[in-house]
Amino acid sequence: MTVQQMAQLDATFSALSDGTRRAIVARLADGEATLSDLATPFDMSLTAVSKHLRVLSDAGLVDIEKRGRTRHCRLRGAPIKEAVDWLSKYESFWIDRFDALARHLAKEDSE
Amino acid sequence: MTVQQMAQLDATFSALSDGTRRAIVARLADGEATLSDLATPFDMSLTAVSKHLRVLSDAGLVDIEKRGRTRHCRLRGAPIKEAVDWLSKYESFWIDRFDALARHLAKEDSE
DNA sequence: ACTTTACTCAACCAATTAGTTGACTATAAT
DNA sequence: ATTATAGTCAACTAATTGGTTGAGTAAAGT
Repeated sequence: MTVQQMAQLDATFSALSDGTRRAIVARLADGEATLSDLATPFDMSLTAVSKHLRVLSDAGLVDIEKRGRTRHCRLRGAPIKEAVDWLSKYESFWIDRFDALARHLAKEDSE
Repeated sequence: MTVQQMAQLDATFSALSDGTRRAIVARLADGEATLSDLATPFDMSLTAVSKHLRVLSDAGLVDIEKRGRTRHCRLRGAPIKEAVDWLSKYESFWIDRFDALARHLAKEDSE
């Protein structure tokens, strides 16, 4: 694993360690959105959301395109894939718990 | 998604955002190890490694058992699975086209 | 009994993070 | 031409992070 790959994983996991940013990722999975669109649901300043978006952009998770006075954001999958690939190496530690957890989550969902 | 599940994801991704901690996870995937074992490869104090281990332990990724004067550490899979589950929701963004098509066809076949 | 080993704990430091506000720029609408 | 919208930028704050050192404790080896 190269230094750059390490730095990419650092950035990806770090970007995803914040709930606001994960919510932004979830929102962008439904399609492109502007910064203002993304900021609306959050009880924080536009500047704060802009900073979160910058973290996601720096980590390569989000692509920001300037279009007139709006910034249009798209989700980029490559870094997520790298994170999943890393986690998959330790699959044997969690795969056998699949059924138990699935039942647990299904139960919580129904509550 | 509950507040606790959010906090767990925060903790898991945050714990994994540091290369030293990922290396510890990788080492523990090969089997149980003591704190001193884990600290050996790193160019930092035992205290520093102890702190990293505490972060992993707080996030539930590692189980620490006191045995005499040594601490024995084991990898726990559940939080990793939760992280993978979260990331999997955005699978369509990172899976390569070939795999995505294969999956799509497999799904159609089974229907 | 003494020493070494395997740690923990507290205090400190520098850098980073997540948020704020106020001032600014650029674009679009009226 | 004026005004409203979308966003940036700089400065500030409080909390957290990743590291250090030095002192202390508890268990094991000699």
